[in-house]
Amino acid sequence: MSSAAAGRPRARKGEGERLREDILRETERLLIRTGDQEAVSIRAIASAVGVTPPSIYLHFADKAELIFQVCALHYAALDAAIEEAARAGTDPLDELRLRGRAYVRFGLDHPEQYRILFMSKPWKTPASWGPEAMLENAAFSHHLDAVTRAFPDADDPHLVAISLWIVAHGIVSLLISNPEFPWPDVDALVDHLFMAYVAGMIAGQVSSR
Amino acid sequence: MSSAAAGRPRARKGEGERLREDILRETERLLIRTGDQEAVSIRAIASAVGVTPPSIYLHFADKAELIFQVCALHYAALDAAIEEAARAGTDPLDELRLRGRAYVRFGLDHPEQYRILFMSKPWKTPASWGPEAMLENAAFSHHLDAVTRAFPDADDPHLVAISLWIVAHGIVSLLISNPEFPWPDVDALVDHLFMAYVAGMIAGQVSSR
DNA sequence: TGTACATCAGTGAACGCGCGTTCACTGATGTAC
DNA sequence: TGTACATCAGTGAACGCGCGTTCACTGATGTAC
Repeated sequence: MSSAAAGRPRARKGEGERLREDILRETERLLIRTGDQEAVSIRAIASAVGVTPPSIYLHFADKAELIFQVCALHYAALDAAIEEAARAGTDPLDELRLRGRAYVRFGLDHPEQYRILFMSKPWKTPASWGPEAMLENAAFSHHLDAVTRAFPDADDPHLVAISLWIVAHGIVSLLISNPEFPWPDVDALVDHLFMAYVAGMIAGQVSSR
Repeated sequence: MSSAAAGRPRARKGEGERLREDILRETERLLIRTGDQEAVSIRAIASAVGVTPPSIYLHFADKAELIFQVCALHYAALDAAIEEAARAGTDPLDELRLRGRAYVRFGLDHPEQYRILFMSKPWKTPASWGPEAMLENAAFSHHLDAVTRAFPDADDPHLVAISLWIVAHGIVSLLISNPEFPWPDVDALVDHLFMAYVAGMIAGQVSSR
């Protein structure tokens, strides 16, 4: 319908893999522009790359695999963004707060990818994205490390890590689904929830198990 | 494909509205059974009711209106479930905790309806479900009342209400999208997050604005 | 240096499908006279 | 008590669409001798 179309030169003999990268890149662009996984069709991707639909199957078994390859790349980017933000922290607790902010900002900046990674229906998620994958995931284990640093005496760091994840996810999920609602400032919301939770933990009135 | 099909007797003259109710009921059943809004087609609904597809349009302008009518009924049910659960509370704080539990349980028990109400893409939601509707909604104002009773001295009850909503929504949203993850016990999770937040608020180390 | 051949990167056309929705209609039900 | 007629609750058939995927193929590129 619109931008790029026919005309992509055929790759030379050893360079078939370049098409794969082009497909991934254009799929991501379409995902961002339409904001809707369902609206990104194989035909639209092929046309954006400048190639015919069957060519997609030279590199990906089916559509689901393609979409998840795209989002897997974003998983690494989420981890990187959080690590980057964490470096500005003045102490372990402050670092944890900044991690929360970075997570939320990343989700709000990439809503469709966030949806696919964390809000999809379970049966639409490839098996390789099951619970083990998540637990062994770099972002999650970095988070768990940060929690352990911030709460060295916690009875159950795992519960604390999950709780903080829930808070951050709750903000992202609710905000991207209801953007018109009169939310408070996002960073202030993260800080408020984080500080209240942490103060509660420190006040020691709450067991972490 | 399966159960009920042709054979529904034609309604008598003044009783056309009965078909409307049948359509709503069968749509809900299909939604529950398939767990997927996309998988519930006009044709499947018509066949479940025992009627031809065009009959649907005698009562609903289009598919989106039908789906949302179904979920609107569930909004009232959510409110009722929470009010019911709240009655067992021994004091305002305990009541608030039980409300949180009821909200979470309701979401986990009706995942597809929860998705449609709170996790849909904004542009797929009818305009009538905008922010005003939510703020004036019975469930939300009951929640705000309960927060005000529990924290009579809060600087900003609205922020507290939203924060607690975020926590409960975070739990529901994450759990229905990742049911295989090794979550702790759900009620314990609600209690832990709730108690930590409340202890933090009471410890007074956190401003609620 | 030339040529036969295998390989690789794609193409073109079609498959079968299920979808939401529209349109002109039918036949039973009730009502007015 | 009988009959013409309006109304109401649906039906049957088709519309146009876009989708994921498959299959047999083509033609350029490089390689072996």
